[in-house]
Amino acid sequence: MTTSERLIEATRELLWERGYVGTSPKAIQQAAGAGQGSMYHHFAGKPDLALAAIRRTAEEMRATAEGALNGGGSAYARVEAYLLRERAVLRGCPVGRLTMDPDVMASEELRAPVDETLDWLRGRLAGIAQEGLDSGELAGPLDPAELAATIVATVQGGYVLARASGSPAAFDTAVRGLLSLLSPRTSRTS
Amino acid sequence: MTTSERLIEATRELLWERGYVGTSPKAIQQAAGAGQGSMYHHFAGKPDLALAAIRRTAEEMRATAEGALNGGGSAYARVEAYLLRERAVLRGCPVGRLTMDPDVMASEELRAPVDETLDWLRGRLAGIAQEGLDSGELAGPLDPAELAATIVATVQGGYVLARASGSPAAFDTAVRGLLSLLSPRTSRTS
DNA sequence: GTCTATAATTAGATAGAC
DNA sequence: GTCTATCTAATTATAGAC
Repeated sequence: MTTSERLIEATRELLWERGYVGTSPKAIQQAAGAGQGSMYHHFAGKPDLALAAIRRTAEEMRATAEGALNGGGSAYARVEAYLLRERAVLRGCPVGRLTMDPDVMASEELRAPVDETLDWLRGRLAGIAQEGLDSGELAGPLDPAELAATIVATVQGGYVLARASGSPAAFDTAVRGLLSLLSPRTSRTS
Repeated sequence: MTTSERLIEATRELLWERGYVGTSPKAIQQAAGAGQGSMYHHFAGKPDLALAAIRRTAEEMRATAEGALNGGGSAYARVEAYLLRERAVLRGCPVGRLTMDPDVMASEELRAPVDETLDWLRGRLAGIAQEGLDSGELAGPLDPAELAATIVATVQGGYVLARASGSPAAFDTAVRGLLSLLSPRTSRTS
C-alpha cells in the first residue's frame, strides 16, 4: 500500500473511532507509519486528508447498503436484509457519527459527502417502499419518503442506544420493533 | 448565579455544541467568565466538571420527556406528544450526542448518566406501549420494549438526518413515518 | 475563592536538507 | 517523496500570591 493510501486508511479508522475533532495529525501519522513531511507532501492538511477519508468511507457505506438492498425478494425482504445485515454496532456508523462533529458540520466540503450518502440511502429506501405500496405488499396511507426516513433514523438511533448501553442488543431491539411495525404478515389493526 | 453554577452551565452549552473532546477548559472558563484558578478550585478538572454538567443535562432531558409523556390521553396521544414536542433539532440531542464522544464512552462515570437516561426513557415508553396493547389501542403482535427502542432510536436518528442535511425537515419526516406506522386510526393490513 | 505565573505536552503546521 | 528541525498557539493542568 502506498503512503498516501496508508494515510487515508489510518484517517478513516481514527475518524470512525474518535471523530474529526478528536483526531490529530500526529495520531494519523503514527497509525499510518508516516512522518510529518510525508503527510504534508500528499495532503494540504488535516481537512484535506479528512475529506479524502470521508469520501471513501461514504462510498463504501453506499456500496454496502446497495449490496443488501438489491438482494432481490419482496420490498419487505430487502428492507429486512438491510436492517439485519452484519454491523460493527458498537463502533457506530462511520458516516452518521460525523454529524455530531462540529468542525465537519461547519465545513461545506466535509459535510457534503455525509449529506449525500444519507440522502441517497433515503431515496433508495423510498423507492423500495414505493414498490411495496404499488404491489400492495404495504398498505397505505404511508408515505414512501417518510418510511425511508424512519428506517434510516432507526438504524442511526440504534447505534446511539447500543453505544449508550454498551451492548449491541439495544440496536437489535430497535430494529426488531421497526420490522414488527413494517411486517406485512400480520394484522395489527385495532 | 454562582461561579460554580456558571461553570456548569457553560460546560453544558459547550458539550452540547462541541462535545467533550472538542471542549477545552479554556473555552469553558471564557464562556463562564471565570479564571483558571476559579475553575480548578471548584472542580478537580475537566472530567469532574463534565460529570456535573452531564448529570444536570440528563436530569433536564428526563424532566422534559416526562412532561410530554404524562400529558394524559391515549397511549398513542402521549407518544405523539413526545415525538412532536418542540426541539432544537439542529443542535441534536444533548445526551445522545455524547455517545459519539470517545472519551465519554471510555469513562464509566461519564457514560453512566447517558446510559441511565436513555434506559429510563425506553422503560417509560415501554410502559405506555404496554398500556396501548392492554387497552387494544395497539394491536399485536408487538413487543413493548421493542416499540420503545424504535421510538427512541427514531428520535436519535432523526437528529442525525437533520444535521446531515442541515435542515430540521428530515427529523420531522422520520417522525411522521413512525407515527403513520403507529397510527391506530387507519387500517394498513395487506 | 480568585488571580497570575509557570510548565509539560500536543496541535497543526512550515522550511529546508536529503 | 521522506525526514528532521523549528514554530506558534492551545491544552490541561499545578503553584503560590492575594
